[in-house]
Amino acid sequence: MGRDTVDAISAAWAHELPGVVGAELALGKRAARLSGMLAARVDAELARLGLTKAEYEMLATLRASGAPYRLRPTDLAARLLLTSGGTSNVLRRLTDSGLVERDADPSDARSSWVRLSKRGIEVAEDAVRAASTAQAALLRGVPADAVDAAVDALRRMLVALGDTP
Amino acid sequence: MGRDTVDAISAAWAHELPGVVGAELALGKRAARLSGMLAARVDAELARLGLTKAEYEMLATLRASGAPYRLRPTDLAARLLLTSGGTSNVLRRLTDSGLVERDADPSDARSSWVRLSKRGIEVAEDAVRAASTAQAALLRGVPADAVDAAVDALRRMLVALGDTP
DNA sequence: CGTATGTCAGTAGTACTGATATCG
DNA sequence: CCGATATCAGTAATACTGACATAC
Repeated sequence: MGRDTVDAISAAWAHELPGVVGAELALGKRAARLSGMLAARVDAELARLGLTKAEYEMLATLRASGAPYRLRPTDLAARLLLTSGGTSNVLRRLTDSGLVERDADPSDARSSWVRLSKRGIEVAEDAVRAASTAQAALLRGVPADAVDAAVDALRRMLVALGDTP
Repeated sequence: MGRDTVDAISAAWAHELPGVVGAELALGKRAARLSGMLAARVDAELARLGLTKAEYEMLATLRASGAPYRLRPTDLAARLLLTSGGTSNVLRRLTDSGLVERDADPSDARSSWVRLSKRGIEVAEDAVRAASTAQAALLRGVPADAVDAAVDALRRMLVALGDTP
């Protein structure tokens, strides 16, 4: 069985503080490393497209919501796990750059709809395609059954942790 | 059968842009969510101990290196995947707060040893114990074989991606 | 002289809290 | 009046780049 960087870290802790560090460290560190590797590929594409990560996540969420590609700030905050303040910040940047537009909500004057502009739809789709392609390229050398096993094992973990829609 | 949040997101993309988004999204998002959940537990403990995440990682790396708990800034940068500039920033804070001390390196006057102070050792151990306990508590409701499956599947992924010590 | 090591200043992006205004 | 919605200002932490000093 092959060893990875986390095995070396775990072994060091087992020697230094026996019994203190267990599977939770291996799980957290491996998840973070894998997530980091995939995110790095995405970041490189986003830099090329002139988008930040937070802007990309918001554009992708709007695009994935389906036509007419609009949600309220509250919905976006809930899906992206952001505070209302953080959501406002990102939306201001996206509005300034013309990728989203704001429509008044006749039924609730406190709120407003955030909608992808025509260019926003194009940019969102370009970015999602580029991000998926870049991530898939990283996984090209990994056996398909290894990817499937990881996808399934992680789903089982998350369901057990209560991460349900 | 959309079982976790990521299944719902994947299903939305399969409907909106069929064929574009595949396993790489599920893998990246699940890894990020799991990592985020575990990191949130750690962050709560670190706030209690007055440490930032970056400070914690540096203290833990020094403690895991074994007695006499000292490394050079270059070593720390390599293990923590930081630039030399970022490493300097964190080390300045830790030096100011008395958790690490600097010793001249007689064999190379450009460099210096970064060493845990007596209190640094105590704080590092307290933090590692608290972090492990908090993460283990999160996993208490997850069947042990599910954790093992995730740990092993992630190791296999990372080895295939070249993450070897 | 060229490379390696490290620090420092400046910057960008992330994302928070708290104050505020408004509306249901 | 209370709670929900959202914006804005201010703040903290992360972590980069580039300029610089020094030493091998």
